[in-house]
Amino acid sequence: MIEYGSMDVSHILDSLNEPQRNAVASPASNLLVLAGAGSGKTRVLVHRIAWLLQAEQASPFSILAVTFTNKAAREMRGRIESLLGQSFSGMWVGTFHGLAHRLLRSHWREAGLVQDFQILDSDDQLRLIKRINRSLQIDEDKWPAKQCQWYINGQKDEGLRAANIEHFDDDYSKTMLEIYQAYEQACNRGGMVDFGEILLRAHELWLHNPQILSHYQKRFRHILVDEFQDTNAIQYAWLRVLAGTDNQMMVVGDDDQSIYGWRGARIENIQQFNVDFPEAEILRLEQNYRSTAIILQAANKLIANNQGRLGKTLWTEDGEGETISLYEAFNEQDEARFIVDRLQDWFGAGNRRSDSAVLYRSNAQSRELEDALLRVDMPYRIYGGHRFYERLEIKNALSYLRLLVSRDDDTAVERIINVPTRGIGGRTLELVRSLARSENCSLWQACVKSVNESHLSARAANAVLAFLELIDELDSACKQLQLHEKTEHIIANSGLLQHHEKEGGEKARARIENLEELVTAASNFDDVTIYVENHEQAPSETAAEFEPDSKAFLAAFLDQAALDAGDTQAQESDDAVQLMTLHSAKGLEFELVFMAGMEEGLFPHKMSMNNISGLEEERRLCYVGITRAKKKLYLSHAESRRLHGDVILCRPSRFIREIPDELVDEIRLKTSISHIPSRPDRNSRSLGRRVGGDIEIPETELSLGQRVAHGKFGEGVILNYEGQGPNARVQVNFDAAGSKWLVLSYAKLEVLA
DNA sequence: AAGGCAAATGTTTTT
DNA sequence: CATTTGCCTT
Repeated sequence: MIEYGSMDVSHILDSLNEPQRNAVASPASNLLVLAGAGSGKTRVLVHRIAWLLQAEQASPFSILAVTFTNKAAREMRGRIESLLGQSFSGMWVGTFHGLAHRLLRSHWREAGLVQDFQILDSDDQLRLIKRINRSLQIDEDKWPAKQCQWYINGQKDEGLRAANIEHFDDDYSKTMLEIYQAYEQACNRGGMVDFGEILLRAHELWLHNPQILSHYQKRFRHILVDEFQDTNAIQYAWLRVLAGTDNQMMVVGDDDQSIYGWRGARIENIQQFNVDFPEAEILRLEQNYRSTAIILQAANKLIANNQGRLGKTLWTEDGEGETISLYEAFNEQDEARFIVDRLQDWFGAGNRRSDSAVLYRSNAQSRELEDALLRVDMPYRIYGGHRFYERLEIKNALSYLRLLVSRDDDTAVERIINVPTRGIGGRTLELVRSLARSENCSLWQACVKSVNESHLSARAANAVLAFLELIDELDSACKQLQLHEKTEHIIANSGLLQHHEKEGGEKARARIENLEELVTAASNFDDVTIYVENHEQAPSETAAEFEPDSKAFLAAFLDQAALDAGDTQAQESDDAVQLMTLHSAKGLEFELVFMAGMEEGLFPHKMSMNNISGLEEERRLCYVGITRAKKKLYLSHAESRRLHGDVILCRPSRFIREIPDELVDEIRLKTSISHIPSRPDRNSRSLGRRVGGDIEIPETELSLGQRVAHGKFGEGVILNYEGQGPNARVQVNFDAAGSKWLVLSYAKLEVLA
């Protein structure tokens, strides 16, 4: 029995290894834990919190733990509670956005918000930007709304408001800034906050309100952060301020698994932590409990190619395990067929399909795999695509509910004013919009005005009136109803259900099912504690109002729908093969893992392979993929692949070469297919080039798949040709410049080794 | 207001 | 190639 003081803490420390135990029971105020893949990262966090609560007798109210997803937050709270056998409602465990949102709801006034501010998800945000761009008369082709959204979110991730951005004189900067400004104004006018805004406001709340900051600084003595390598600038700044000089901070992360640089994550925050907390204790967790020695060795060797790592080498007490298998497929169909064959063998040997996963770089690759799986009737679960609360029909239903909370919710009005269609066309809507603009009022008010003051044709006025009356009717009918009854009533009486019913077809059936699922979700929404804790300042006052039939309850449901978009699939299907991108595989593990499409241009992706930081992030992604595998790893690549319609030749990914040969076995099919050009053998792969056997271009020294250099376009691969000799035209896919047709006699191509 | 057709577009994703 | 989008017709 391990005692701490007079407390028996063996249940917290017993199951841990030495470094894990050091982290969990560390007396240091600040801790940086560099935790390799599969080294028990979450476990250390969970046990550390348990340690604080029990051994150090910390109050649950003094603990704030941050994760990246709601799922991770739920899991963490659950694990702490099951470890200690009780629940701790005073503890804050959540995502950055969840926690920041909670602060803003409590301190809306100090944060400069209206009390019933609405959350914009990225879809709402994009629609708003489109509307703004239209009113600013911005050329949609030149400045796509998507790009503007990217810009705005990028600035917010860096903690920058429009007013803070120094303006440059080029077209791009000027236009983006103009849009950003207009967007900020629109959000403020409408009482809307997007995801980035939640973080930004929460940070400003600290800066502008010393008394509030000091309250939370005194409260949260223990701050714990998971996936620290994925924090962006504003998130770290927020943490930094909260930590102040006195609070204890434990951050856990793995610089080698940072794969979200493209959306603002900063690995440098790890170094910054060392600067900000120079006395912090640094611990490494390198013992891996997941994979075989061979898999770990492959991962270690691969990631060693990255510069500037903090340095970590995974090891295991387990055996070597099976070698990694490499398959060179003829094309993507062959690849899919190969994978499915192996999956069938695996399942036939008595294994569970759900212990296997196929990982790929981009979602488009799933199609071929799905086809192949469908053909042999093997169940699969595919991650990706629209999450539950992001689906069209769900968002529409939620918009009706939002109007019950506030009629002035323009986002909701825009969405459903004519869904289902009720004769309010583009022209009418435009009139209402401009009225709203000139009167500086909400769309709802503009609708009322336009009807009362007969700005509209009789027909249009009728349609608008019908909309206004419908919402009012729904509202009064819902007044006394419970949340799930409200939801049900809205779906049935808004016309949405009939709308989808008469639509017909497979898609519509799924939509109706989703709407039914929404009612279930509403009746499951009973997490009252979350809301009540939001209002710790005045619990007696608000708790009473917070009944399942209250407006506040509905608003809380809508908030959670916005902040936690739910799962991709309604229910976990039973034993099924898991298909997902490498990004979504982070944090998961499988006995058997396939990494498909290991080809230059696809993985590393061509958009990321031009600069070192992009390439290194791709390599980390590969590292993440490899370390998902517990027992057996297959890598595959195709010689040719159909991409955007035409067939391109592919070279094996450099990442394959970066794994030592002795860890890899190349699989060859027993029955070789005669019309396939002979494959380069293993030697050629090691040399990193394709040789022999390929189709030669007549009367030239070139052949398909050959690597060449061009004076202007740089290096590339020959994809196709027409004609022969000096007059031949060749299609070259340049690494940087893309695919071009060139006449040989003019192009002066240099043949590369 | 709905359906049809041409044009555009095609990394990764959470909140 | 396949899917989504926006524009144009009815």
